[in-house]
Amino acid sequence: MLRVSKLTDYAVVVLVRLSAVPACEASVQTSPSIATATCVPEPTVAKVLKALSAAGLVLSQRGARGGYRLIRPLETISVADVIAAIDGPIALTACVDGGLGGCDVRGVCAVKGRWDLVNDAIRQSLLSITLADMRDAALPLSASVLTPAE
Amino acid sequence: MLRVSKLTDYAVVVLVRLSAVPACEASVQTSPSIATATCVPEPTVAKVLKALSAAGLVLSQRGARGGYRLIRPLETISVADVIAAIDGPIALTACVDGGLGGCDVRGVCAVKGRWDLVNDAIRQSLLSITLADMRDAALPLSASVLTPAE
DNA sequence: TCTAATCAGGACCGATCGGGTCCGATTAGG
DNA sequence: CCTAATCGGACCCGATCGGTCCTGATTAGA
Repeated sequence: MLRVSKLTDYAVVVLVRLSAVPACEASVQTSPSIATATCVPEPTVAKVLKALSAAGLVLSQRGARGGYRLIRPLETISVADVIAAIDGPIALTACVDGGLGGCDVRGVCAVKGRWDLVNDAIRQSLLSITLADMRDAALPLSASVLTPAE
Repeated sequence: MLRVSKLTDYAVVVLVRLSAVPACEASVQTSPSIATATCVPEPTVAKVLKALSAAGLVLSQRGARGGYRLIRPLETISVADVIAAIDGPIALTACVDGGLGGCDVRGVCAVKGRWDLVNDAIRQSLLSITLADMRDAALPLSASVLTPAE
């Protein structure tokens, strides 16, 4: 189904949320606060933030009064960055890059490594879309659902 | 990891193989013959061909002396077609299309449905690449690996 | 008519992964 | 110095998926 993990979806939500602080409150937020703000389960938020921190997309401050802080503005974070941070390098099949395990049927694999064509195309697509794009595209929609009739 | 299933990979190999018959022998091939030609396990080949047949990419002939036959030329089969045939509709997240299950946090999901942006971009990429492209790109490589030094 | 070969569909197991929980390490404040 | 709050890493369980096998339906040839 060519799907990204739900974690990646959450990561986008979390990052957008991180960028949406009033900017007065030090732009540092804890996992629980983000969880309550996004309605994403707290452990999941923690896991996502951990990965994002490891990938260098957010800064973490340990200890009491610690939390997470966004490093780069949303405009400079591509979807590819988020996917790479959560799901690892973007590779459609196990046949690419170093993952040569089991692909020892070299002569017969007629399309050996030629998923690269597809990989590159998709990579380009993902690089060209930033989180700011996703946020802006979602804004009119969220505005409509934030003030529902019910 | 944004990956397509291995079955899809096999499907590409199988389809390329189906198109690579000498054209004299009726272009109909059985599952076992394709399996031996591609070194893909026979049951897996059968499964792939079944799915491709259901998707209308190949024609099946039942009974003795039956087999599979390619309908359209490789040039008219996009990677998106194959992925859709094996893995189902192309949708990066469960949040798109009808899959609204569990996504009832409407107001908070700041990027609700905005993966569509990414989905469309990737769909376009996949539609623009045909199996012929993948075959042609693989040819020089397979030529080099078919005559290895070892 | 009968047999053999082949496709179609479903059932079944093992592996991998998404998702969640727990405990230890670290640090600001009293 | 001690406590509390928070991040970091390890562990676990359920679900999904890749891969295999088996049985029944269909058809060409003897």
